[in-house]
Amino acid sequence: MRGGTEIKIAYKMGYVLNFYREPSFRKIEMELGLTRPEIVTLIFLNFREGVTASDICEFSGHLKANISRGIIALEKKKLLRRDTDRADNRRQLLFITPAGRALYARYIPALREREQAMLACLTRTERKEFERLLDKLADHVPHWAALDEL
Amino acid sequence: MRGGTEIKIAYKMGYVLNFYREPSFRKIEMELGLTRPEIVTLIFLNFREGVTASDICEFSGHLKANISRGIIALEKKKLLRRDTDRADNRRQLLFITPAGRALYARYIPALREREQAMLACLTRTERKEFERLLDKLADHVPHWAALDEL
DNA sequence: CCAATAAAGTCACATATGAGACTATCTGGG
DNA sequence: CCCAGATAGTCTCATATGTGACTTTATTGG
Repeated sequence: MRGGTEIKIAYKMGYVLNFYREPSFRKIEMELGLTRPEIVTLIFLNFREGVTASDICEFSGHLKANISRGIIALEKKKLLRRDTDRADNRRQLLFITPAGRALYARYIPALREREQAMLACLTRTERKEFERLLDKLADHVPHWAALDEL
Repeated sequence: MRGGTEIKIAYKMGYVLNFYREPSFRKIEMELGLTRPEIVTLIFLNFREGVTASDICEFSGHLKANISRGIIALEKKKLLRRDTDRADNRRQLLFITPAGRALYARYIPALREREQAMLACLTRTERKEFERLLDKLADHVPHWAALDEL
């Protein structure tokens, strides 16, 4: 029942990704009481600190209103902290707290394992090639999509 | 600002797909007054009629409650019609109406064009290879994901 | 044949999200 | 220097969605 659309490639990407992402994220939402914007904010901050809400919008594709709410909630839970940028008082620089990292560490292994399961059917070479093509697609995104479309 | 996660491939798929899908779908939602389950239901029915709500759940990855609401709404708008399956009275077989096809025809070209734009950076060979790998991934989904996870 | 279980679809409720207005701050051209 | 945008982030309101319970019908095993 998988086939049947005129937008084959985009559809198949969505099909595979939905099965990867939706159950995983719902589980995190339920068990840890986080929303999706909160989850991706922690993922991003775990990697790179001192970034702004806008950066997280661009990274995650979530709307700024939702990221804003997520950040407010995460601060309330003491999972991140924010400082106003001295060079531009509109901006707030975000930093993950130890509690934030600890929570991140609780849900990321399942996501990693599930990604491995998803990719298990590809050979090592195919996986590399798939990633190379994805990189190419990702680099190309700015050429056809405007950031303010999100 | 794109990098930074331990789940590289899934993340990149999400990144590219978000930029493809979200703006397109939101535009359809706003201009044509359809919800996402309604949009994908019409996409599926345009290809294959006489299917059930469950089939559309599997096809689209949407939850059955949402597909159910979508089908009720589409019927109200006379974009599809449903007949109880004589062989199993629990099931309802779905059929798209001419009005449904007409509406589908109004939004699919933009989706197709945007998919082309997304893929434009790949050579013909790369595109074929990308699709082959996606097919492999899609065929493999049942091995690691349960349908009832959605 | 009947009871227990499963499956298709619907519903009610709580919550997350999208749209767009709003505030505060910054920037660049007269 | 200052005013007209632009930009970062927040808020309000309406709507779409997730969850889980519920109804009806089918299937299976005793």
